[in-house]
Amino acid sequence: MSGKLPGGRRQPTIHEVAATAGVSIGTVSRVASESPRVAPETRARVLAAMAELGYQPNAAARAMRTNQTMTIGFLIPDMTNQVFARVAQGAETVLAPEGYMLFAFSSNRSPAREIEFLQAARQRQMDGLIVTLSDETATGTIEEIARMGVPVVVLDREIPVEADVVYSEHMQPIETVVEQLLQLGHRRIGLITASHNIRPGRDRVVGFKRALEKAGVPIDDWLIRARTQSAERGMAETHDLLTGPNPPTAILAAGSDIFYGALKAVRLLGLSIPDDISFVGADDALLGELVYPPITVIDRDMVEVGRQAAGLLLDRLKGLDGPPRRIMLGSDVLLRGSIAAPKRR
Amino acid sequence: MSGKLPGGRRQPTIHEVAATAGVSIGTVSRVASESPRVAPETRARVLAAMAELGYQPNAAARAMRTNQTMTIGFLIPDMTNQVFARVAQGAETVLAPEGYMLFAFSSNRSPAREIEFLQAARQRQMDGLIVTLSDETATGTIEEIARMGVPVVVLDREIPVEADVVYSEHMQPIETVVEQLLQLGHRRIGLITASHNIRPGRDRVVGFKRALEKAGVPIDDWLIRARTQSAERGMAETHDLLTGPNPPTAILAAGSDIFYGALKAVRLLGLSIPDDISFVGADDALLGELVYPPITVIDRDMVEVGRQAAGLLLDRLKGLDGPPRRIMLGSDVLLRGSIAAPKRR
DNA sequence: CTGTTAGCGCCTTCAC
DNA sequence: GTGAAGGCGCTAACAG
Repeated sequence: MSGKLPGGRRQPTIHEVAATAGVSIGTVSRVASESPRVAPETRARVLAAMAELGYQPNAAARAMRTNQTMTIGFLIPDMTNQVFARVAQGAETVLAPEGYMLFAFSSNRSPAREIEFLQAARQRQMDGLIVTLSDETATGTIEEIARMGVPVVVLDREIPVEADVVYSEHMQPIETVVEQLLQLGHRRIGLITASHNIRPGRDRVVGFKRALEKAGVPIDDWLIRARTQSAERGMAETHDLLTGPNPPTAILAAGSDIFYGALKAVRLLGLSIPDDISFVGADDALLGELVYPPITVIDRDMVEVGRQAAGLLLDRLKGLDGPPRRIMLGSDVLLRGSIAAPKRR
Repeated sequence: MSGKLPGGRRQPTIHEVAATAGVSIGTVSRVASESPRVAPETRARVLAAMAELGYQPNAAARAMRTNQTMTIGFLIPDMTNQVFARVAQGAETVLAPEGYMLFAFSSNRSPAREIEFLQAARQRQMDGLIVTLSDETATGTIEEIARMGVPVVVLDREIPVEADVVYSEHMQPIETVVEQLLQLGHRRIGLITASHNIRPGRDRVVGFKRALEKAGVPIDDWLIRARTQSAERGMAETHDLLTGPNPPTAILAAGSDIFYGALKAVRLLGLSIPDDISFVGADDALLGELVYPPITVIDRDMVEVGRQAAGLLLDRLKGLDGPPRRIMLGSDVLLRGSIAAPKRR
């Protein structure tokens, strides 16, 4: 480090405010903390001094005394995914009125970065966390969560920690969709979704298989692609499915990134929906209705997920004790013109 | 507050580590700060104690001494807008290797929330900020930035503060597009974009008018809608334009949210692109190629914006002095099949 | 109602 | 190479 002291321009402290207001630091502190035991006239003088100096209490010093930072951390796998951004938005609407600041951190689906975030959150004494892990099998992440010592709300993951969780329903909507497709005469349906290492991926595969079993349609594992969530992956898997020896007549792209990639692959192959291929997307209702024909989509209210998660967190922040709570939120199937009977049998 | 002390489970302190390692806190501190003057054997004992206790240094206490938090704040108008999310991603790739944590905060385009964020950042002694304001004319926000005392990088805004800025080119691409449309025979072109209160909105209008003037085409202010950025707004303005008495034959939806909304309005009106209406979008190249016909889009590399912004910030963090620097990044026009000659003249 | 004071956990001289 | 001690800015308990 250079000789320059870090931190830039020194900020005014409580002492300077006290000096310019002609009171003691204790009084300034009382005004800053909105304690009632201050004479109106004194309070006014202090407030004036604060405004004049542009005083903001030093959060580090305050945190050291109070063990509170009024800061909530939100761990997201991928900031550019609107699904998570909407959760943040929903959580914010609940947390802000209570005076908490919500800060989002994107791990880019790296468990190592997730651990770094959790440690950073612990160092920074954040009051609570909402986390979406990118891999349930990464033990390091789970250990860190266990160490946190502050309330943590987990989103849509099954991990062995004592934490409140908000789940989304994934099996049922997939089942509904697959039943629809079977009814239309489809027998080979491709499923592209997230990895088995996270609940959404697992559950979708379960729902998928269940629908096929119920209908007595044999399961071809080649048609099931549960891998990393990304547009690239979605595109690659879709391309592979559609150019394979015995391609599916319908594609389920379950995941917003996967949806984009899969749709792109279909476009690149010059296939027409639903004549050449039936297509179902997920988690981006808007895209689904902007393209032609509009695309059937499995949709869920992520803003509500955020609200619920924040609600669970707030309860704990207010001292609620007791065993972990679980909330399950539903998903909708928005039926649109992208599915039809397969061309030939 | 209840009697329960906040902060949850107490975290191990440097004292406990010192005790279990059988050394003094000074030695533990030296190990934690990776100071070289520690005997290898002692260091090993301390490291073991840290691991055993799951010790993480208290950032508040550390910040109090060092005036550094290794935290960068990123103020975004709207987290659900991929444009900003990509910037965060780009900035992160530059900041993380230097040990900084990047935390994003979404203001939901509220200047009041922006002020709250800036104050929170100052209280929390963040080391630097990247900010995208939602309104250049909000003086409160600008005053807060001036008070920060740490480096701030401003994105694509013209505000009277001593700060480095990363600009995107907005005039030139709009001009290019308008020239194209004029050449095809369009004379009435609708422009929907952000408010005049932010640079992108202003510059796009300027570029738009310039192209028309150069061609000697009269300017009809009714056709220019520089308002709030949102899908709803984009939809409403587009609907209004297309159902008006003398509708445009081409629509420029300059802004990603506006793009979605405008396209939706076109769909709802049952108009076909480019037969009934020529259409140009912005900032979402992917959507542009997923719909049919593919849509001409003004695109820019927001990840690069983030990288550049982080670079400017890092320089300052490392002590670079001197006048504000400006970086201008270009935009591309991706010509696709959504524009054609107007039906009738 | 207001001033004084003791730490919160850590880093950093300064002795040893 | 290691221990002891002061103080960063603030809150809270205690006098007055």
